[in-house]
Amino acid sequence: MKLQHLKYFVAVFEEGSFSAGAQRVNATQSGLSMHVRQLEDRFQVQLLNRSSTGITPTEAGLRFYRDAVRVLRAATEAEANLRALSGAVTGHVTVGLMPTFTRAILGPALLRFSQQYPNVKISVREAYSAELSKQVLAGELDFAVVPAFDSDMRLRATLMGTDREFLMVSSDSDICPSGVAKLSELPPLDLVLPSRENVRRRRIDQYMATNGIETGRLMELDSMFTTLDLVAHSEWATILPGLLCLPDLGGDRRRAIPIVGPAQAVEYLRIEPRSKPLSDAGQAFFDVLNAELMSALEQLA
Amino acid sequence: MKLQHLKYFVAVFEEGSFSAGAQRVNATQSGLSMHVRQLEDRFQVQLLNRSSTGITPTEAGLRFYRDAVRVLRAATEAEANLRALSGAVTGHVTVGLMPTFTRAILGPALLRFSQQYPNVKISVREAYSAELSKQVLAGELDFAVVPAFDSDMRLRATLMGTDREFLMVSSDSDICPSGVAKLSELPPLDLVLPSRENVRRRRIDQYMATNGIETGRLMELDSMFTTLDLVAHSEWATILPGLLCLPDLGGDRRRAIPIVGPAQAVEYLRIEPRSKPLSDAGQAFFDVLNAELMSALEQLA
DNA sequence: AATCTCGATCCGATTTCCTGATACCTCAGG
DNA sequence: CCTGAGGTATCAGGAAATCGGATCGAGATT
Repeated sequence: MKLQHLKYFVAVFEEGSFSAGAQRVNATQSGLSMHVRQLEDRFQVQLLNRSSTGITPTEAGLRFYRDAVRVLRAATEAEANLRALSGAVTGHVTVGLMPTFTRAILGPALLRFSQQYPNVKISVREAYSAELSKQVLAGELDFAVVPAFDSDMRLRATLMGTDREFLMVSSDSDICPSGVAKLSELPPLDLVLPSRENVRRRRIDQYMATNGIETGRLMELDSMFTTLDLVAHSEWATILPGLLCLPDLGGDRRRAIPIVGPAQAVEYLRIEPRSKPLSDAGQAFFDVLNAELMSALEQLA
Repeated sequence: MKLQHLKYFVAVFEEGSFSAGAQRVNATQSGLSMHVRQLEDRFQVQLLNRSSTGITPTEAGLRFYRDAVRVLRAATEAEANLRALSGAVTGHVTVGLMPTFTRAILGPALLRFSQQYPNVKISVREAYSAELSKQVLAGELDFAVVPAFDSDMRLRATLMGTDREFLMVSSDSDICPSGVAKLSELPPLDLVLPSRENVRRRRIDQYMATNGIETGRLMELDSMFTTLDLVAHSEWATILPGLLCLPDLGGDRRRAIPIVGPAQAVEYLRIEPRSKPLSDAGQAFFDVLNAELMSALEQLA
């Protein structure tokens, strides 16, 4: 059994199809098919049920998935530690982050990173995805973290993790006593949302339309601080990814309520120029950022 | 990075040399050399200091070793679980075990195994290594677990783990208040030991001679039960591998004292015919046995 | 019925991997 | 001083695995 088998299997499992999995790991569908087949043949276990619409895991597949993730996790950790041990990692990394990341992830990540890699200089720019894509293409950024978007051929995108949207209201509000928010059953909300430039905003609009949700007044605000402040002290509500809600989960100013029926996912992607591979220092910073993201997403689950 | 890199690195690390590591994993010295080199090159870290007498790990090497072991552990666990999930694992496995294993390891292993693999029948024979080697060669056993011995070309040997010898005395005894036993500084002991047929006995004799240790009276007993009983109720002492001492560690009948200056290692090997590969069922039982051994050795450390 | 998506399979090109031989080094001993 | 033993690095060539594109069949969709 090789790590590749696990990596490919996990990709197929998580994406729900061989083709999609292949895209994720930059390989071909036939390659993944072979690898999973090898696993199944060698161990005489059916892991996935194939159909013409994609795959569904078997009981055995689900269990093996958990084990596989554990192995891959340990392996990438080992790699990251090895990179960290290399005194040779040096240089200047410039990254772009969507605003979500700067609240709950960036701080701890920078702290850990600067200790492990004292010889790497980090520059961070905060912007929305459209702007970040542009800067990555222009070669101004080593990589950027953005929400899922319409892919550009010149960019290589890697899924970092999947989050979900929360409805955030003032802690005075007595909305949704059940602890979950089914928007279609709520009275029209007054919402503070980012402008239509924003990818998440567009996906939220789409969500509203698809699920027949009516909204009340709308305020467009592209400032996260102001949005949070406004929500804390008024009846205005907003919709935010889980990451942004994390600092408020135990707090007493705002309440974050998971959106259900259906849930709205947010996928975080890393994008970089397809032509230029990530430097060691860049990879190292990404590893730390990603580890921080993983532990944050676990706290949410 | 591939699992092979880790496996090879760990082999070199644990054996203390490329050549010995190569033997352990049934590969060539040049292969291991290349793999470790690739690791070092790719991550720009020196992991091992080479000398003409073997290798010594660097600080980075030591850290990476720990991570690597964790990954490999997770991987073999995943494999074992996968095998367990296969309803197809069936058959009859006949194994031979040195007496040490039947006290602390076999019971729990059999319990877990019979639950996970209800369709596999297990037969166990207990004997000393000479007898077990013979039976393995005769094809009567799928594999056997024995202490390290002079290798036979027709057998394939795999290191399972390394233990150490303990001095075991009655709990009434007030010998070695320090908690460790430096035999050369103790008055001559009355010892119960297995006969000279026994591999461990021969290694103990050798140890005594090498370190100039004088012994008192000697009783040869090839029965583990009687030996333990005798030690509990008299001034006779014995020397046993850690595994055998484990059940007594918290007990009040006998005391087990680690032997130091120098410590005497016991290595547990799996042997099987070189010509016949282990069946799935055999491999599965070995996995369970090995997992049990690992957790036992951890408790000792 | 035509089309689209998805997975399995086949084949040729490529890459990787492994072995076996060889060279070099150091140390111990005659 | 020479030599043999035991250690590692390096190289080249062949075996083996991997990959990617093309093709095919099966369901689902229109």
